[in-house]
Amino acid sequence: MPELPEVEVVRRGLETWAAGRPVSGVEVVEPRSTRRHDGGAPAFESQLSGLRLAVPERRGKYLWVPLAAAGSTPDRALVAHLGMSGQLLVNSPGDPDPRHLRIRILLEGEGEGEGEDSGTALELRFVDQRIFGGLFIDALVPTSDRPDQLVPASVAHIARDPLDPHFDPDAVYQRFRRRRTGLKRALLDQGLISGIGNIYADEALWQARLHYARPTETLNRSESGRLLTAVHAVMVQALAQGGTSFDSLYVNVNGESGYFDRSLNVYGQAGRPCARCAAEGHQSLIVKDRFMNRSSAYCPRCQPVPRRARW
DNA sequence: CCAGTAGCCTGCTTGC
DNA sequence: TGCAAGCAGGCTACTG
Repeated sequence: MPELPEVEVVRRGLETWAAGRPVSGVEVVEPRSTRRHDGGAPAFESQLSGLRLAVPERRGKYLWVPLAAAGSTPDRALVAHLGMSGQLLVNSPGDPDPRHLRIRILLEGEGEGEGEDSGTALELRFVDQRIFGGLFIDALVPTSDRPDQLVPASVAHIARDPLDPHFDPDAVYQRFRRRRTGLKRALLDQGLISGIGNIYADEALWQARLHYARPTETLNRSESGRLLTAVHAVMVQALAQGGTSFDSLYVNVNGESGYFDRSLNVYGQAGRPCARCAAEGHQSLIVKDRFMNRSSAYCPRCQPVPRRARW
């Protein structure tokens, strides 16, 4: 599943391979992949053609590429969300189509060949097995806290993520105190803190020795800080492991290919010993709960269920 | 405004 | 062998 680190890997790949190129053609193979675009697939195809891609940006799991008409600055963006199974791939035109190809975007060369291959046409492909993700075009609007910074209107309600230079841990702590919900619900709430999915939520809670049903209003400043530090650390570690996978003409984002799997301490580890407890000379097995219609893995010894749990 | 949930999707796995 | 249910889960739209 693509979470923030995987999406950042894609953003970097697009910056390398796609930024600066004009769009010379668009083909929507699966209309449902443009359902968030106003006017649907035909409008998406006609509105994207002819615009130039600028440098891609990201907030949480949303990725967008500002779009400019010739001779002007970007006032809108191509927005991508990968959902559960989405990939953005950069190919050469004529490469065989993958099974779940949903959208094909033809990119011209940049003109004078300064970098390697910059004069060659490319094909940007959106591939998505489950169609939870999609592409759409949206207006760029100023953010509420920094009016000089533009984001797509549909992304304005998404909170800053832990890798954002303006991420404010103390503001998140204040919101934890005002909430009446459980810790994992809060971590998965993209309006409170963005970029965290089920895998990294479980991993960060384990690292911070906190249980997922802990009421957020009972956290103290030190626990909140510990948790947010853990979230940041887990993402930086995943990014370091995934960040080397796009050095060829192929931008891969498939989280299921699993470069982070070896580092998981609780997610998918049910029945295995807790590594931290083992290192401290204790025995404890990771357990898996069903919660919010998804799985939650934790160590019952070093992440004990709180007396007053809030599921 | 806040908390919580149904539904969207496909393909692999499990159970009868 | 075939069919159905279960599972994976981010996000929007909706209800209370």
